Amino acid sequence: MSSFFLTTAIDFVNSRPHLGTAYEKITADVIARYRRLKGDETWFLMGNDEHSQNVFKRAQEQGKDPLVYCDEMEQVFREVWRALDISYDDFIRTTDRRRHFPGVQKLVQACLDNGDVYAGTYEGPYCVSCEEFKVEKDLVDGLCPIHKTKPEWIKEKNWFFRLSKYQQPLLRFYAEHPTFIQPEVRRNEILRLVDDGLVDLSISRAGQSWGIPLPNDPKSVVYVWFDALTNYASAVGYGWDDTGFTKRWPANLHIVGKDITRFHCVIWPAMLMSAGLPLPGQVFGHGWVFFKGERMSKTMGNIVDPLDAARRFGPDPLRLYLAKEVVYGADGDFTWERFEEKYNADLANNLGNLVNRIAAMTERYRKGRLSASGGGQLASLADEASRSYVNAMDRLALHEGVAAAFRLISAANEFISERQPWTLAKDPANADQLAQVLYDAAEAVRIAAVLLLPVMPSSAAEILRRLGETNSPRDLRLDTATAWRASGERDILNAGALWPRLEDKGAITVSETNPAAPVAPVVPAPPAAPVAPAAPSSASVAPGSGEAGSEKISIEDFMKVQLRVAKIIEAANVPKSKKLVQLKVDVGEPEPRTILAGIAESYQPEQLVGRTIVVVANLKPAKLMGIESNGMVLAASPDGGGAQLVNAEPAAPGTRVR
RNA sequence: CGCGGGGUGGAGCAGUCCGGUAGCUCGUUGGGCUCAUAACCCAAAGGUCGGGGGUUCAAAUCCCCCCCCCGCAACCA
Repeated sequence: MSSFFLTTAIDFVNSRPHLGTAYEKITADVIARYRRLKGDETWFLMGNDEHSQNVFKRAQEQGKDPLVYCDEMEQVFREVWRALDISYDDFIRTTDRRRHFPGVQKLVQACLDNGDVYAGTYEGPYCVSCEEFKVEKDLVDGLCPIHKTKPEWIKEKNWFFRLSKYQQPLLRFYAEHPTFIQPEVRRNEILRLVDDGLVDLSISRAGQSWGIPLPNDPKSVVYVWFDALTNYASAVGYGWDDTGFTKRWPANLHIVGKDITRFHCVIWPAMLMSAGLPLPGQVFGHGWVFFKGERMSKTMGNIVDPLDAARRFGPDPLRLYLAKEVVYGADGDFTWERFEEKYNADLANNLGNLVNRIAAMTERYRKGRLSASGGGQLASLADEASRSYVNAMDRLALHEGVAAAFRLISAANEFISERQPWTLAKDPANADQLAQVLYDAAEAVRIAAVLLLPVMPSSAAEILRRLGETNSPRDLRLDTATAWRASGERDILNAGALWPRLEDKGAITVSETNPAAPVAPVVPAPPAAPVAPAAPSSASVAPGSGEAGSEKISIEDFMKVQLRVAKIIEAANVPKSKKLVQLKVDVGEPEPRTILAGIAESYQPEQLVGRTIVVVANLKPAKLMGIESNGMVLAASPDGGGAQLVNAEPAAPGTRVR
C-alpha cells in the first residue's frame, strides 16, 4: 500500500473563508478521498496562517488578544470545512508552539548551519502607522496607500536566505522532475522566472513580537515564507517528532492557488535543499473561481459565503459543480444561474431520476429484490468509464474524471429506454430478461456512485445504500468496487427524490450586494433545499445599500464637510486609468481647481464640461496616478458602476451646500 | 509593450501540449416512451473554430502579424 500526503495552502485568518478558499479545499478533498478510495494510506493536511501583521491588526481592531482571535477564527474555519465535508486528517496553525515553532526554528538553524542564512541590512520605506515595510510599488506617489503619510526610510538588521545560490540546483531539479510543477502553464512561468535569476530573500523582521523568534537572534521574528511554508513539514513532525516526520515526509502534493505557486516551486524547494531535506513530489497551482466573472476577493464586497450553497443543498451539489464545471488548473466561474442549471441537469434529471426509476421499477416488478445472472452490455461501458476515470484522476484532471462517471450514468438511462423494462413486465415470460435489465442498470449506477464517492461523499453513499451495497463506503476500494458483479442478490430501496428539481428560474439567485434586501416569496422549497431569498432586480440604484449609518453624527460633524457648487470647465481622461477623469472646476475661487473623479466608466469627458455639480471643497489633497486632486465630486455610486453625478443646476459656482 | 486569461453553432464550455470525422451541457424544433423528479430516449436545425498570412497531403490544433474582450496590478479623495 502506498502512502499519499497532500496539503493545501494555509489561510490567513483575517476574514472568513470564501468561495475561492473553499474551492481549493474542496478540490484537494476530492483528491484526498480519491486516494483513500484507491487504498493509499492518505494524509491530508490543512491549516491556518496566523503570523501576519494583518491578523495582528485585525485582532487589535476588535480589542482581542491575537491568540484569542486566532482561536476563534480556527473555529470559524473548521466549521466551514465541516459544512463542506472536507476530510482533512490534520489541521496545523502557525501559532502552534508545540508543533510549529520548533519546526521553523530547526529549519532556520539548518539553513544557518549550511551557511545559507546571513546577516544584512534591509532598507526600505517603513510606514509607522502600518508598522511595516512597504514595497516601492505599493506606494502611491511615495505615500503609504493606507495612511497617506510619507513612510520613513529605515534600515534594519535582517537575516537573509541565499536563494540566489539555488538557481541552478532548482533548474536541474525541474529538469529531472518534469511533473513537479503542474499544470504546464505554471511550469513554464516558473522556469522563466528562475531562469531570469533569483535574489536573496529577507527572512526576518526586527522588533516585532507577533511571530516566531529566530534561533540565533531572538529579538527578530521569522518573516512570512520561512514561517508559512514550513507548516507542511512541521505538522508531520519536523523539529519535534522525527519518527512521524520520516514516516510522512516528503509531501506528495501541494495544492495551492496560482498566485503562490512560485513560492512553493522556488523558495520552498530551495529551503528544503539547504536544510538537506527531501523535496515534495508535486505542486499543483489551481486557478481562480470567479463569481459572476468577478474575482473572489476578501476586499471586494461580492463575497458569496460558500456555506450558502452548502446550507441550502448540502455540500455535494456545490462540490460537484466546482469539480465538474471548472477545468482543474484553469479559472472558472460560479453563478447561481449556472449552479441551478447544473443541479437540475446532472443531479435531478440525470442521476437522481435514474436512481428513482430503477428503485421504483424494482419495487413494483420485483418486490424490491434483484438478482444477477451474468453480465450485459453495460458491463463493458462501466469498465471503460472506470478506466478513463482513473486515468483522469491520476492526472488531477478532476473535471474529466467526474465526466467519465456521468457518461456511465447517461449510458444507464439510455439502456433503460432501449430495453423498456416496463414492457417486459407485461409478459411473465420475460421475467428473467426483466430481472437482468434492472440488475444491470442498478449495477452500472452502483459503479458510477463509487466513482463519485470522492466528489459527493454523502450523496454517493446514500445511492449505494439504496442500491443495496452492504459495505460501508469507507471500506470500499476502487479496484474491487468498480468491478462488475455478475452474481449475487440485493435489496433496492425506493426512497423518493434525492435532489428535487428546482423549478423557478433564478429562484435561488441571491442578492450579493444587499444582504438586507427584502425576502421575496420563492419556490415551494424542496426538502433538501430550504428557501432562498430572491434577488431584488437591482438594475436600478439600490437605495440605502450598505448599512445606512448605524452611528449618528452631530450637525457640527457634518458642517466640517464643506460642500460647494462647482462648474466643470475642463474634463479629460487620465491616461492609463480606467476609472479616473481629471476635471478642472470652478468653485468660485480665483483659480480653478483640479479634481479627480472615478467616473470614467459612466461619463465621457465631453459630457461633463459645463455641468454644475457638488464637490467637497475642504478635502485634503491627494495624488492619484501622479496627479494631485483637490476635492471630491459627489455622485451616487452603486456597487458595480453606473455613477450618477449630483446635479446642482442652476446654482452659482462657490455656493455652499448644506 | 506592466502581468495573466480568453475569443469554438443562440447561451456556457471542452478539445489546442502529441495536426487527420469539431464534442459536451443548456436552449430550439420534431418524434418516441410512460418506469421515473413535466423526468427519460431518438432525431433535426444551427459553427468561415476572432481576422490575415505561413508551414503541411492535411491546421481549432504548429509559426508570424493584427483585432477584440476579461481578470490582476496602480488608481473609484
